[in-house]
Amino acid sequence: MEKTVKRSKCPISCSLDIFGDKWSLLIIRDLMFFGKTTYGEFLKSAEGISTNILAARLQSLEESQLLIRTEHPDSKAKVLYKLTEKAVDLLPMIVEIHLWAEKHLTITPETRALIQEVKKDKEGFITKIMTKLSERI
Amino acid sequence: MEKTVKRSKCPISCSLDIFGDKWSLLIIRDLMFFGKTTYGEFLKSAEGISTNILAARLQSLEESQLLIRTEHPDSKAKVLYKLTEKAVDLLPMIVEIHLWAEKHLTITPETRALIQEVKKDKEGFITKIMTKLSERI
DNA sequence: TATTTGCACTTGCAAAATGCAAGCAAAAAT
DNA sequence: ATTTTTGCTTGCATTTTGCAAGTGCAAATA
Repeated sequence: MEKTVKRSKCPISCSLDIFGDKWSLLIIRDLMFFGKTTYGEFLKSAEGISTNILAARLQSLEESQLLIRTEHPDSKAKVLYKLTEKAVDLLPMIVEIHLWAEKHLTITPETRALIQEVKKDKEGFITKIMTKLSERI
Repeated sequence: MEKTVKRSKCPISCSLDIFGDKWSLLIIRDLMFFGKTTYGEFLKSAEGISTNILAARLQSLEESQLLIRTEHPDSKAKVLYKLTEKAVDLLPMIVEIHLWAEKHLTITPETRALIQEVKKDKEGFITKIMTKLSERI
């Protein structure tokens, strides 16, 4: 859990120290696009993260201030995770990953159609999503 | 070395299966921005990758067709690694990582100045670098 | 009120990935 | 002919990950 060790001062390296693993961006994706907000919902995602890894990643993302744990309005037993502005600002990067994947990987037709929409008005899409997310912070 | 196992059909997940680790993007960075092309040059980078990990990553990136091993013009003992178009197409994402890092992380003044330049004309910068890299493929 | 269920984790242990130091073969330099 | 450079590989300790089971608190149910 030594997320604090910076390997260099390079901005890419520092960024990877924060979210450069197989799971962190998927949790952010779940919050950003799929409206997931709880531990149990993250667990159900298709990739199948294990419980201890999810707990560790949530803690690390919280320490990096990419998300915050808040009280859930429905129940004290639940925890509501929210993206911070710092996390929402990752959207442009995530959009570029989509565009790259659409060009170079095998993508399902539905996903491809969606990404085509993004391509038509990238800035508009980013603004729309970021506005929506900002309202929830 | 099981890079072939896809966790889901999600484009982000598939992308992370390819370059979602602490080292792959740093090797691509070295090729993209620092003109490094050989094993020995990658080894010298500030982050200090170990020899076996570097060898494994180079192989995995080659398998993912993000780079190709070619003969070095200077010597048969050397291997010249080149970015593919698939890797060059990661530049917009890498630029967005820089912009995010400039906003949210502690960046050295020199790096910050450079990123400011990118911000003035993001498309122009990307086109410039991509053209330069494409000439070398 | 007692009991069961749901939720967010924690724990123990095996397996895999990483990191470090040393070694190694082919090519190049001396 | 010998040494150095280059791009790795190997062995082993450490760290991280993955899986299964368990825990404690809150909420729902009987």
